[in-house]
Amino acid sequence: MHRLNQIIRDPVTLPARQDIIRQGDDPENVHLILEGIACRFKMMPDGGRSIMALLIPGDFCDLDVAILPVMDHSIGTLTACVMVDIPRKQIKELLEHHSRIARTLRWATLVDEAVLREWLVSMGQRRADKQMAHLFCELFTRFQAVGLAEPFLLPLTQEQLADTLGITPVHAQRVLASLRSRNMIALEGRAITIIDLDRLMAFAEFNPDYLHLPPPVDDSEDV
Amino acid sequence: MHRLNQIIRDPVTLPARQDIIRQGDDPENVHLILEGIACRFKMMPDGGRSIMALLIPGDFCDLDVAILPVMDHSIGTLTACVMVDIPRKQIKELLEHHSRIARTLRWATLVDEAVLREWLVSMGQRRADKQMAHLFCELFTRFQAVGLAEPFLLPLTQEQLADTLGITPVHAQRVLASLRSRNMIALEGRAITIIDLDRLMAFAEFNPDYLHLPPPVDDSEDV
DNA sequence: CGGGCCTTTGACGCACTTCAATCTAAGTGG
DNA sequence: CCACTTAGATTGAAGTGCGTCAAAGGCCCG
Repeated sequence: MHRLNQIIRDPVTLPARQDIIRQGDDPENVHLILEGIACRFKMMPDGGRSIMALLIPGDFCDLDVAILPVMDHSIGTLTACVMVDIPRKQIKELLEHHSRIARTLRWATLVDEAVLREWLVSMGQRRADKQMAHLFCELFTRFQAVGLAEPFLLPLTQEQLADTLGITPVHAQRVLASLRSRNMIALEGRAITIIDLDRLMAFAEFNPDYLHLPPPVDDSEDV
Repeated sequence: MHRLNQIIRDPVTLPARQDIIRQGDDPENVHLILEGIACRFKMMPDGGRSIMALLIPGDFCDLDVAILPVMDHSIGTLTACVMVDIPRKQIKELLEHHSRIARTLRWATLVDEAVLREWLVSMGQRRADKQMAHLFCELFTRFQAVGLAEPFLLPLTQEQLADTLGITPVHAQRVLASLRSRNMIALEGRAITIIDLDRLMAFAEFNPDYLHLPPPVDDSEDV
């Protein structure tokens, strides 16, 4: 990833709730998140918003634009974010002439897709409480994978959560309260935090295989 | 695509409702569909099935295995299918040394992802009737793109449809009857057929942009 | 003719929505 | 420092889409 490091410069700070790319755009840059939480979303004709992915530090927002010229969805920040822009041409060049990096980027795309599949399952088959629990487990695992799980705080509003789960804010509130009353999560100020991961994972029947993470290193042997 | 043509040999015919690849497998071949309809799916702990993608002629079933060694979902036929196997190593080789083909395969993956996003929107925001109408519009458009839309017949059972839409077979039946009573679709034997595409598309608020198809050729000029 | 899949239909219950009101915390300006 | 504002969280009551359970009706094929 040496070559990628050369590209990362000029980090930009964006406020919460700001659009980065809009549906229909043909953006010049690919964006990489360094801090904060962003999302992919679409607006519905009735004004509702559907969030189809949460993007956390280490995620590329829009690798697709190197291949698909027009965005079929929008991307925006949920919390304040720090990001870097990478010229789309540079990504194209990497894809075509550096097969190892191309392979890594392809891996990232495929994991995105696997997450989408699991969200689709969640949306179709799990009731809102298990769906929300499952989301929290996934986010914890993904934050853990980039070393940001301690402490794990989710500073999302209930409306943002609701748009992600495909439910109403009112119901998000009730489900959240239910998970809290069962001592799986708690509120730290306005952020959600997990206080009993084991119980949450059991409740959500969470299996992280779909994230295709490298197996955790067992460092108990080489101290 | 000359190079791909060399690879296509030994088409295999599979009966309906047969697994092609199971979750957890580490398959040796990538599969390309020539005829029939297959699907990606996951089984739930309670025995329910969630269908996360419909695969039609021209679709690769499992391009991912060239990069992600373990399948996080299963693939099976819904109707009888004709498919060809392509050794995974061959795909890997194409990805690494033939950037134009690699680009085409990457395009295919990104469109898969765009479809998944739209399904997620459908599942979260659209009621079952509009969701089903939207699915029919998508399938018609995809079949049309590979020249198989005339006549357009969907030989899926209501249970298969229900697993795709995340609803129960009973409700699928009612929704189907409702679309029929509104003269948008009809049954041709046991297959579903569209009798009023315009009305169906308007009802579903269908916009095909997410399929990233090349714009239809206007051949009225060069006769 | 019979058996097995699908499809179709009905009654009832629950998860989630809708509408609406209240409450709280964090500004903002005087 | 305190009115005033405003976004978000919380709570209640009533309505609806969809699920569940159960039974009956078509269609294909042996």
